[in-house]
Formats: sequence, structure tokens, C-alpha cells
Amino acid sequence: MPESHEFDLLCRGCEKVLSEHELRAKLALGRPLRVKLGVDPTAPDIHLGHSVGLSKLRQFQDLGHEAILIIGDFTAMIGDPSGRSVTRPQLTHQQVLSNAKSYQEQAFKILSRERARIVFNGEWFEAMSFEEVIKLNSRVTLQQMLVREDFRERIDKGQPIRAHEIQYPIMQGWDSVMIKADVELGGTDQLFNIMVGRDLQREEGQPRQVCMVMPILEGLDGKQKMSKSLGNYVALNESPGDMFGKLMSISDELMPKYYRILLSEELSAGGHPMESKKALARRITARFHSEADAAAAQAEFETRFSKKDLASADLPAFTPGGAARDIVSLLVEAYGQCFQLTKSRSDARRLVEGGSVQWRGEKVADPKAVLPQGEPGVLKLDKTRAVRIG
RNA sequence: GGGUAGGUUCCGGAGUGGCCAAACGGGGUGGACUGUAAAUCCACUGGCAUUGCCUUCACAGGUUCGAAUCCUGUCCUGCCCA
Repeated sequence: MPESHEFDLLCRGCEKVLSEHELRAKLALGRPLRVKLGVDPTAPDIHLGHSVGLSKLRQFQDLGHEAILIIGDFTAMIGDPSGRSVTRPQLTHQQVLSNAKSYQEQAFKILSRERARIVFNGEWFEAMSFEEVIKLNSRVTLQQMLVREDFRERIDKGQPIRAHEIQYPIMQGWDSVMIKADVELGGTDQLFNIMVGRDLQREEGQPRQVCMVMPILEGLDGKQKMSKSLGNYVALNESPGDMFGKLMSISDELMPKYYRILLSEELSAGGHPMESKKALARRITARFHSEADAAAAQAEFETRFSKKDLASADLPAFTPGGAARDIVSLLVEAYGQCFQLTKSRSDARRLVEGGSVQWRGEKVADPKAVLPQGEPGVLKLDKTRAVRIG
């Protein structure tokens, strides 16, 4: 492939490439480049937000380059302060390692196993002596660390910034030094961290990595970036039904962004927004499952939500274990058994009083209602959840 | 170390002895309307129980018939000074 074509392909979808001529020069070297992408296993799931960088990394792989996925088992314990207004909770190494395990599996839903290297940054950080840490820290100035806007904001608002938080960019940068990265990928919020990597590489006499940042995928709420802790995400290992359903809930306003970022294309004008959204949901679901699964998810979605036909919908089976058949007890039990959600009885009562609960298509508005023993039927809990009894 | 301002329910932020489970805003949840969209409107938003009870206002004690509100000590944070 001619270099210029490769260059164009790689730059597609990037928000910024620093610098383009350096990337061209690297590509012209004629050897596989070491392309770095770091993820911090702060939660067990990889979501669509992560998929943006991973897909770009995959593209590099397909062009013959080497993908280096850094699992930040060590940095995850610190927590990336990027875009944060409060200190992240610190995780134990054990939590992080267990998250890391499921991360790897999910990452290979996108990455090819060929030309991929997975590296834990604990590999070098764990072995570092305090002396080395000090030495590393002496390479940067406090002012450099504090210019970033999220820190500025916290200073302005009088919110604390703990000393360990400014270590984060330095550590991420050191990762680049350790693997001699040619390119580092990340979201736009990673620009600062990646640039620190360049500085450290220069200090170490290494050629500096090219920084390629991708747009940040907004979460389902359309307000903040997609993240586990905000609960506005779609995980890669979710069921086709959940994936499809969640994508159907995004706002019309958000749709063009999802088209652009996840499908790398422009949403064509005209057409009913709902149809465009179904197409989006269908294609993304198919990407992580199969076309057949996606089609089934869509069909299920349509019977369930468009036709509101709960009776023929594919619902989780609920077998009340307790003897109590009053509606509140049943709800609490169903949430726990079928959805792993702990609801208080007050909460369940509120749902009943709010008119969301239905038994066999009939609204149950009385919290004291008692369902007949042993009768089969569908119990609707809330907007998106229902179970089948019997 | 000194000075000073603070720590309230998911967040912001009222409340300075009883009428406080605690205003108001945001967020969230449920409902109406719809396209599981947006906007709008309504309700709910500590727990258990249906007129009540229990646990909450950094923590531990204390004063009071009665405290988020007063006192004492402790912990934590911002700012200023060293």
C-alpha cells in the first residue's frame, strides 16, 4: 500500500495528529510501528467508548503494525484524573487484576491476536525503587502538570488535588518510554498525558511518539463521556438485546455522533430518525455478536416495545421462591432474581403507586394487591423490565 | 506550626434549639405524550410499616423535656501566613 494512502486511512476519524509529518516519517521507515494504547482496568467491562481506540489500533494491525495494549494495572490504582473533578477512589491491586483479566478477553473482540502484545505496566512500576521514582519526577515540573485544565478547575474551585494524581501523566508517559512507542492512541482527553510521553521519550533520547487522539464517545445520556462509573455505557459483552435496546434509547441529537465515531460515516439526511437509529443499533450489535443475533434483537425489540406485546416477548423466567404473593414482595424478589438489582420495599411500592407495574397487561396500582398462587403470566416491573411467571 | 472558612441526604446548596427525613436547584426513577427521541406536564426520590416507628446532617461525648442547630474533644478539607 502506498504510504500516502496508509496515512490517510490512519488519520481518518482522528481528532488530531501530532504531528502529521512525524507520522508520515514514521510510516516511511518501512518497519512495523509500535502502536500503543493504554487502558486502565478500573471496571470489569470494556465499552463502546473504548472500542473507538481499539478499532483504530486494529486498523494499524491490519496494516502490518504492532499493537501494544498497555493494561494499566498499576496506573489504575492511581486513577486517571483526566476530566475528573474529584479524586478517583483507589482500587486494590487485586480488584484491578481481576478486571484486567476480563479486559483482555473483551479487547480481542476487536483486536486481532496477531501482532498484538499485551503488557501490564506493573511489570516495570512494581520493580521501581523510590530513588527511581524521584528521578523520574525530577524530569517534569509542577507547573507543567498543573497547566491542564481539569487541575486548573479544581484549583479554582478549591477542590483538593492529591499529590499522587499528578503522578498519573508521568507514569503513562513512562509506559511509552518502556515500550519505545512510535505512536500512542487515545481520546482527546488523553492529549496531555500523551504529550508527557513525548517529553519523557526525548529526555531518554528516544524518538518521540506520534500522538493520535480520537473523539470521545459521549455516553447514552448524551451529556458526559461514556464511562462505567456514570452508568451511561454499552459494554462489549452485553447481550444483543441489551445492546440494541440501549442504543435505541439515545437521543436523536446524539445519533450523528455515534454514526461518525462508531461507524465512521455521516448520517444521511432525510429518513425517519427512528429508522436510522435502528440501523445504528443493528449494525453495532452485529459487530459484537452476529448479524443473526442483531436481527433477532431487533425483532424482539419491536414486539416488546413497538407493539408492546409483552405476552409473546422473550422474558426472563421468574419463579417466586418465597411464600408471599403480595405485589411488593414479588417485585423485590423479581428484581433480585432476574436482574441482580436490590430494590427496597419502599422503592417497589413507589413503582406500584407510580403506575408502572402490570400483571397480565393490567395495571396493579394497589401496593397491597396479592397475586393468585400458581397462576402463570407476565409481570411488568418498570419501563424496560418484565418477567414471566410460571 | 499559626490564622481563617468550612464538613448536611446522589451532587450543588438552605437550615443556626422544637413545625426537620430536613427548603430549593440539578440528577435519577416512574407516569402521561411519543419513535425506549427531544420538549412538555405530573408524581416520587433514607428504611420498615399505611395515622406510626427506626436510622441519618464528619466522628465521639455532653448540655437540654427536646439538637443538624448549643458546648467539649477528635478527624478531614480549602484559603492565607510560616
